[in-house]
Amino acid sequence: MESTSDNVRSQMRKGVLEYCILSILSQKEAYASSILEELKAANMLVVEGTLYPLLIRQKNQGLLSYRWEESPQGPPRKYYVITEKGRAQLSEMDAAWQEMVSSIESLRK
Amino acid sequence: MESTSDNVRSQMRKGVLEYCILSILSQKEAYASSILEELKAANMLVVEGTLYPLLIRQKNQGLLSYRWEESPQGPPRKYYVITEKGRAQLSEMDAAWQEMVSSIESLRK
DNA sequence: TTTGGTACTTTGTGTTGCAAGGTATTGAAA
DNA sequence: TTTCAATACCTTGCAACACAAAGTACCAAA
Repeated sequence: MESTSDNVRSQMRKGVLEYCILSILSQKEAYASSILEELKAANMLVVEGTLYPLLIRQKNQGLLSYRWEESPQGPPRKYYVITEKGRAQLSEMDAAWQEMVSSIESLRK
Repeated sequence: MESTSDNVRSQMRKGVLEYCILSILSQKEAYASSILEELKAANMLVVEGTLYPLLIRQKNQGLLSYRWEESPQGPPRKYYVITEKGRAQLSEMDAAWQEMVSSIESLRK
C-alpha cells in the first residue's frame, strides 16, 4: 500500500536523479552503496535497481569512468569518477535546474 | 538533431508537468491550447501529444473535471476545472516540490 | 563449510513524454 | 457550393526511465 504522497515524490524525482549523481561525484569519488547513502541523507531515496543502471548509462555516455578498489571487507568496490564531459554536463544541468525552478515559481505565483 | 541541452531539460520536466497543470488550473479554468500557451510562456514547453493524455489521466483520477463551451470560432473547447481532490493533490505537490528543491540544494552545496 | 554481510547485476513491468498522424468543427474565400 | 485554412481534440507507436524482485559473486568469521 503506497501513499499518494509517495507517488508524487517518486514522480518528481524522475529526471533529476542524473543531476544528483553527477553532483555527488563532482565532489568526490564514490561507489554505488555510498552514493545510495548520500541520496538517502538528502531525502532523495532510490533503490539499487534504479541506481546501478543509471551509473552504467552515465558511464556509457562518457560522463563517468570507474576503477575497482579492494574493500576492507566483502567484494571489491567500483569507484565512479566524474569525467570532463561529466562536468560539462553538470554545468548544463545546473542551468537547466535553475531554469526549471524559475519556471515553477512563475507558474506558482 | 537534438542538443544535449534539450535532452537534459526534457528529462527534468518529467514528473513536474502534472504539478504545472494543476497549478495553472488552480487559478482559472482553461482548455488545452490555452494551457499550452501558459506553459510556453513559463518556458515549460510541451506538445499536444503530451498534454492531452495527461489531462485525461488527471480527469480519470478525479483531479479535474471539464465542461464543453462554444468557441468564438472553430470547434467547441473542453474547459478543464480543478476539483477539490485536485487542490488537495496540488498541496501535496507544493510540499513535494519544496522538499526536492531543498534536497538538490543540499546536494549542490 | 556454512552463514551473514557487502556489493554488483539483470529481468520484467508500468508510467511517462514525445513524434507523428488522424478526426472534427467552423467560417470565409473561391 | 465547394474548398480551404484555422482551431481544437484525440490516438498510436516508440523509447527512456524508476522500481521491485530476484540473482550472482566475494569475503571473513563462526
